[in-house]
Amino acid sequence: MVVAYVLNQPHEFITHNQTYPKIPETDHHSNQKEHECISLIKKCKNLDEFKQIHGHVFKLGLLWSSSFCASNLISTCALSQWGSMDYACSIFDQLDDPCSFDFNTIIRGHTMEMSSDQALLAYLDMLEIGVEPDSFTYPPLLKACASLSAAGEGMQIHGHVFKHGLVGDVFVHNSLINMYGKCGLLRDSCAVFDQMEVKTVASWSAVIAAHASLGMWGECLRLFFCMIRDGGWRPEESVLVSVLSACTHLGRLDLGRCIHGYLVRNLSGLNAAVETAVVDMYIRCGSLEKGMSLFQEMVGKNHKSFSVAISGLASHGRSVEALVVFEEMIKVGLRPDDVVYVSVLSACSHAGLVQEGVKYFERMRKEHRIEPTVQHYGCMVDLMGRAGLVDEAHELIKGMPMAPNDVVWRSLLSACKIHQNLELGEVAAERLMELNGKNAVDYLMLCSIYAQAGRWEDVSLGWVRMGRVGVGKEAGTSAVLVGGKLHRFVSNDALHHPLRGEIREMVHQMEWQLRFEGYEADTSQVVMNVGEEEKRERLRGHSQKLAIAFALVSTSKGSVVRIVRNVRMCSDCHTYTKMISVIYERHIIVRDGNVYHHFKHGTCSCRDYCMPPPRLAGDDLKTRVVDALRRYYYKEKEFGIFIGLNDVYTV
DNA sequence: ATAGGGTTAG
Repeated sequence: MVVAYVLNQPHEFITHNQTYPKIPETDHHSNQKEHECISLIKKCKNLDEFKQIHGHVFKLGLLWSSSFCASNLISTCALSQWGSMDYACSIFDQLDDPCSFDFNTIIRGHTMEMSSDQALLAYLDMLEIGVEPDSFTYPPLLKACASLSAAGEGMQIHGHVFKHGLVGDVFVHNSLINMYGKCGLLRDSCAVFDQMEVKTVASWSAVIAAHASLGMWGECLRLFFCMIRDGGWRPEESVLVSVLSACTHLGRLDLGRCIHGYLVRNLSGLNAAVETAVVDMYIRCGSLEKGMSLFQEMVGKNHKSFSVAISGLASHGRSVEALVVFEEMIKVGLRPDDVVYVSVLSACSHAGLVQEGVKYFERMRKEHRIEPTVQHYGCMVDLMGRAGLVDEAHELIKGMPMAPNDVVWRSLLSACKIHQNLELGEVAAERLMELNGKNAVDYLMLCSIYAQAGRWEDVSLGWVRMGRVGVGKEAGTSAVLVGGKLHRFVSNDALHHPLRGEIREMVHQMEWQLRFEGYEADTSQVVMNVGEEEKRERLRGHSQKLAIAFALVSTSKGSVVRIVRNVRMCSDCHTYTKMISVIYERHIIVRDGNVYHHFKHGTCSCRDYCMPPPRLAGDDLKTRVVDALRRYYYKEKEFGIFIGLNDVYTV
């Protein structure tokens, strides 16, 4: 903010042509030496060599007489791989009359080192001394603003761009698009883009990336199509990374496949970033096998590639494999970071591997020196809560070194819903309300607990409360990809689909078949105080059933059905889909928030773990886990250190 | 005379 204030002050620029003395044209001897020095500077391969050349230049007196020599020293030192920003600054500070090139170098160097505030301060110095910024000053400076999310400073600098007459520069404008996007000011970002008379691929990349980073996936794809259709641009790697990310989030496996094909056909080799984006796209669009086989073939796997694979396997219910890949990651010498551990803990959680989860939680701190964040605690609460250890999960929350956030309390509430713990569920819900929660799911989970306990007054009170706070239940939707088009169905809504007749007929036929196999609607999750028949009617209208019916009438026998949901499915849809998978012999993959259910031969890959009624958590397991945790707490409290489960998970 | 913009997860 101080920077914004200073930037806002009026200032005058000295507009002389050169701020340094010119070398006399006649001095051929000195000119030749200068050329020699510059070529030596550019040949440097490490800092030691560079320091020697620096001394040489100093001895020849060129540091003072040739500003061009000094500029080259600074830029080489600041921008090379082996360079040192500190050393470059020390040379810079000795200059009597630094020119705009020198300032540009320093600003760029700081930006590349992620010292964004230093870059801004260097710019202020530049203004103060009266050196005129040019079109090379702004791209790195705007990048610094972008990484600081400094919208105020960014806007001031945008003003300076006008003032210095740089409105025609494509590079500066592309940086502005990016800066506004990173600051979350999408309208300004688009405004700069729209006003540009001459655009380049990078302009499109920047505006598409801006939409992608703010989660506007549909708009991201629309812009991409504009770019290649109307603009006639050939897409290149960087923009395709944003588009792949949009496909990933929208579940557009069809488009993602096209892009993968395009990349393979048009590029000789993919870099790790792009390849990881492709792997992530396949996995999160439901095609785990394809994603994993590409991952296995990858040569330059980095820790992000591993992270994608581990969380992918975990979300598809393949927890043990996720842990195997984690061990493999360590074996090849990559150090796991906090994000990878979130995936590892969630893998344990999905599979009910409580003890392993506790072990990994410890190993993270002891072996890899990563302090658990609120996210890791969230995973642990989920891990214990799902396994039925709700009181223990509550204890863990109480002992957290930081304030629990909504995710933590929501995990507990969800566990209370699964395991019918009304008392603790109320506590968790209360905390969520205190955190100013406007999440309809929280209210609905509490209502569901009340409904299962038959406390209908409390259920209706919950609905009243929702109305008062102004949150509405989001209608459940299921989208299914058929014939290159996404068909979206809404729960208990008027069916507008062109095939509505066939779909209704199919829904009827499916239920008839299911009943024949012993299916009975599970009305326990319907949070409405209405008669049984009406509850069954509500369940019949759930979007997932409509989507499956549509998929069955419009796709060939045996093909995989892929569904993307917006809210978590109910237990009735879960049971229903399992039975459909066996009766109609279909592999049905449902993306349910961040997890995937593979329904096949009458079973689900989640092993029903997120669905009531409570399972596992036999007394034996429960006692062992409680013991482990107790050791954890008391030893740490008494001795200030933790002595616990040291043995490493092996597979 | 020296140089520059857009790049994946949770």
